[in-house]
Amino acid sequence: MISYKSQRLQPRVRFAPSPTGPLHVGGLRTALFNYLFAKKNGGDFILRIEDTDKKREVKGAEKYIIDSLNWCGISPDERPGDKTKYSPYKQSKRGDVYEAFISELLAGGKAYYAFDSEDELKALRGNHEKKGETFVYNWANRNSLKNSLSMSKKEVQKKIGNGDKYVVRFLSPEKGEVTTLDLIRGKSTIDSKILDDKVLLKADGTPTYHFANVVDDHAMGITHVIRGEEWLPSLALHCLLYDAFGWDLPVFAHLPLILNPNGKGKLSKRSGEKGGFPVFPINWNENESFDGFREAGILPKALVNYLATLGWSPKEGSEIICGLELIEMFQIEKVVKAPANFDFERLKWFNHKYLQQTDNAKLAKILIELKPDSSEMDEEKLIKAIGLVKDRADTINELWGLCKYLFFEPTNYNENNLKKVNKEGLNKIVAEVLEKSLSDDIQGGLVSHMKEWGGAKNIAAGQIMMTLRMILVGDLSGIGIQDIINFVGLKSVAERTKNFKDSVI
RNA sequence: GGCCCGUUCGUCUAUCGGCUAGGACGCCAGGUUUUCAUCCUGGUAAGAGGGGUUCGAUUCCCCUACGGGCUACCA
Repeated sequence: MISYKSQRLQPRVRFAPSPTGPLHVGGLRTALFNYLFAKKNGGDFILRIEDTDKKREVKGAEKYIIDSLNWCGISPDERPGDKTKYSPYKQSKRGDVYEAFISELLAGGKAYYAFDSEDELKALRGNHEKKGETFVYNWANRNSLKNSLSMSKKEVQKKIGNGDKYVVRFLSPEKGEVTTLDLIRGKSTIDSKILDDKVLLKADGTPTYHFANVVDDHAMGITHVIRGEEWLPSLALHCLLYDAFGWDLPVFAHLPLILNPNGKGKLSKRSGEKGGFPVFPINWNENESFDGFREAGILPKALVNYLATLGWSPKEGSEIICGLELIEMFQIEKVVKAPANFDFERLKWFNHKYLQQTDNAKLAKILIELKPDSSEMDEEKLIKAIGLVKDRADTINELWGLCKYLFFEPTNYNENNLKKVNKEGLNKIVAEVLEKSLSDDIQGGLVSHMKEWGGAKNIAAGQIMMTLRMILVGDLSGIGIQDIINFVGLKSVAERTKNFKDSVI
């Protein structure tokens, strides 16, 4: 096990997404773990946009990434737009950097030109597949393909001079072992003969991920590469690239993936739709529209807490941790190797806990954003209502449904419960007694008054309360009856009683 | 197909050779709440299978199975 602490450096880590669509929870967690690691060790968290493939770029995706990170409170220390000795932070603006380094590799014989067309390679792959083999462009066949290793110098120069399209490929060694180190997974050794001569520079002159990523990580002084497990198969290539340049390797850590709730496949938008939960942090409105966790009424702290404990766990006994405490406790070596299934129920439990410790005024503000209906209420009253019902809610959205009856008199009544409550025509009697009692100024003592009346008539208090509840709420649920009466006032109680009599009795 | 990674309750996880396998979510039951929910208490439930190594394996090694990832001039 390598000790990053022994290096005694302030780490520089990066989150390097491609702007190919909205950032999903997997990416968000990668960003989070990078952030936590950086802050824990007094380092910097950098956002770099890997937009080398312009065909796949989606409008609005970059902004979405930044907005999402901001919403979660994991803001980068350096980001696109910043001017530092490492900028620019967008790969599409770093063309000259790649050009210089590709020349270096070419000059050193660590890379070569290849002129094979995409169609030719496609055909080769097809043929091999038919024979049940896999085509790999490497030492086994590179000499029989169209490249600067198989052709004379003159030919190559002529082709380039003619403006023939070419790519630059990495010359991966035939023999030798590549030993890689990972903070989470430890040591592993790969036989380099299975590696292929990966394209470093595409025919359009832009770098591929592998090349740009390694060059930038080095150029930006990245000390720790913390990324998703899907990059594990390329790790050997990346190590070889560092080696070809004679650069020191960063420390690697490959995070496990987040899977669907049933464990089948990577978590996707589809699985969220099927299960009725979001998989994106905030809403997306570009080529299509959908809501995120924010719109589902999830607090960013709850999401962060949940995501942090997906694949990592703090010391036993602590479940709810956020902010500085989370940073303090985080240990990248303790990240588990196995992928984790996404569980919205558990997220909701975290959210419930965070809801309880969030200021009611703040909740009201978020609620008004989420449920425009609620903005028509008196804000002071809304805040008070939220305080009364919030221990029953898992999400902010639920808050509104839970306190609606405090603002609107019920217009319909749960039929089944209505019958249940109406023993020997009790509904009518209770409504009438209640109406009469309202003339006195007994708001604060109304419930005990009704109880006393019931006692005298030999009617169980519970029976009366249930009818009362039907009158006030329209159903057999909700906060304490006296609390409702105090909140809505005697006038509204009278109104509710009248409605009840008119529509039910 | 090839290569790589992984496998502890339904789910998230603890355990760094001594385990009556611990916690949390969910679920179930009881209590509190004259309702429902919250809350509290209790319960349910796990080491994929087979070989080694060892006095002893969930823990170390191998094989199989299963799951996942990668296999592009995508990232």
